[in-house]
Amino acid sequence: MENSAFLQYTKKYIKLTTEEEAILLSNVVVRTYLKDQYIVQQGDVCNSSNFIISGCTKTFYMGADGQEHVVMFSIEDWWTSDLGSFIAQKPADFNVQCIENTTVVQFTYENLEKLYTQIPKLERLFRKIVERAFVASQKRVIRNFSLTAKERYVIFKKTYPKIDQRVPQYMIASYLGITKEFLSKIKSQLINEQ
Amino acid sequence: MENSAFLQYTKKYIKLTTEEEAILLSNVVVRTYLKDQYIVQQGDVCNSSNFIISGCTKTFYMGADGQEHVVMFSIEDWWTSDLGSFIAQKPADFNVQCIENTTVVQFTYENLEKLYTQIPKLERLFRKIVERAFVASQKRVIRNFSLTAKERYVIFKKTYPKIDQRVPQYMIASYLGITKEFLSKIKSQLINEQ
DNA sequence: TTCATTTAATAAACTACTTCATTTTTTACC
DNA sequence: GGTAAAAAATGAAGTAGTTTATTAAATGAA
Repeated sequence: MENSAFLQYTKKYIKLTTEEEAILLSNVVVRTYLKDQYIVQQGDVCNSSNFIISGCTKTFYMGADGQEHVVMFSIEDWWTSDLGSFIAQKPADFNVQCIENTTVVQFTYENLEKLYTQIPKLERLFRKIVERAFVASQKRVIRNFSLTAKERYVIFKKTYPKIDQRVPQYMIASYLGITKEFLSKIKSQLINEQ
Repeated sequence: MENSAFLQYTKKYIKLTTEEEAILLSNVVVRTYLKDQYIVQQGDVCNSSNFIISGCTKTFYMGADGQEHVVMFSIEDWWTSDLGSFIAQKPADFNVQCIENTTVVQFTYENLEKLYTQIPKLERLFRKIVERAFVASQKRVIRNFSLTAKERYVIFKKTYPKIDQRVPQYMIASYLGITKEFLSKIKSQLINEQ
């Protein structure tokens, strides 16, 4: 069952009764997107919070300059959404696009709000999830300031070896905040150093 | 009462009964720190989450290079802590230092955990607070990538005029991720442009 | 297998930002 | 109010990362 990975994940944060699990599952949809399809589109109100069962997405936005800026990648056991758009129900700043065929457990805004009242424990679950996401985001701000692009790339490779292998290099460059040409240069430097 | 600003703030997110308000207040301490004092020290476990009643703090960390990197400033009606340290009860990555005399409503880790069980609604309050903080942090990552230092400074000034006036320039430079010399240059450019 | 398209590599010229060194201005305190 | 110390301004030389242009390699569809 695709759901089992998701229930397994929730157990790391909260304990649910069998009944609660049933309510939870009856309010989500398991959905599969094809490679290149969009889960969220910049400008639309983001109506879903998505737990990834399998696959890989990139969250990015189109700058005024027409350049794509990758905010994050998401793989199995992670979440993806435009949270700012989702919680305020305002137009999304970001796109979420699948870069592989991707299966998600999907919460709509309405269902999640309903679930919060039916199973208050879920407030705790999502509080904890967002706390961790915030901490990770703050650490990224720091890394971007205090490290060179080369150092950031080395850390990225160590931290997310799976993503490094699965994602085209020009997207990783965008995620690191550098040009693809410069990442290419960094890679050749790293090879020559050994 | 110093508490009233805090209760006022909570009302934006959740409704508490008089009794719940009393429980909440009996589990916090109002505390005043002097200018330059530390609320959190890098390496120590951060034991408090702090709502600022008055004053101003900077959150920063000391890089391996001995350089101070400012992560954020916090003023009235904001929170300050090292959340990563607080939630995991692990040594803090950051320092939180007062740059003015600062009065806070302070939650200890133990009291907050207790409060979550006594008043489950607080899970919702803190979920929402952290959601917003995460969204802000993510937007900052984006700005740092897609904008020049000059653009970032102009936005900073517009968004946080109070902070711009109250905080020394070299700290703002650090927050923006640039040197104080370069910020000085940017300021003179902005003046000449008018 | 071939051809078209996307991705990656390389290199030269350029720019945003840093570093270092000096001077000026502001702040604070006896 | 005078003086030391901290903060800000200025300028010259250097570097990390960009831009633009070209070539090479990988991918995918017919």
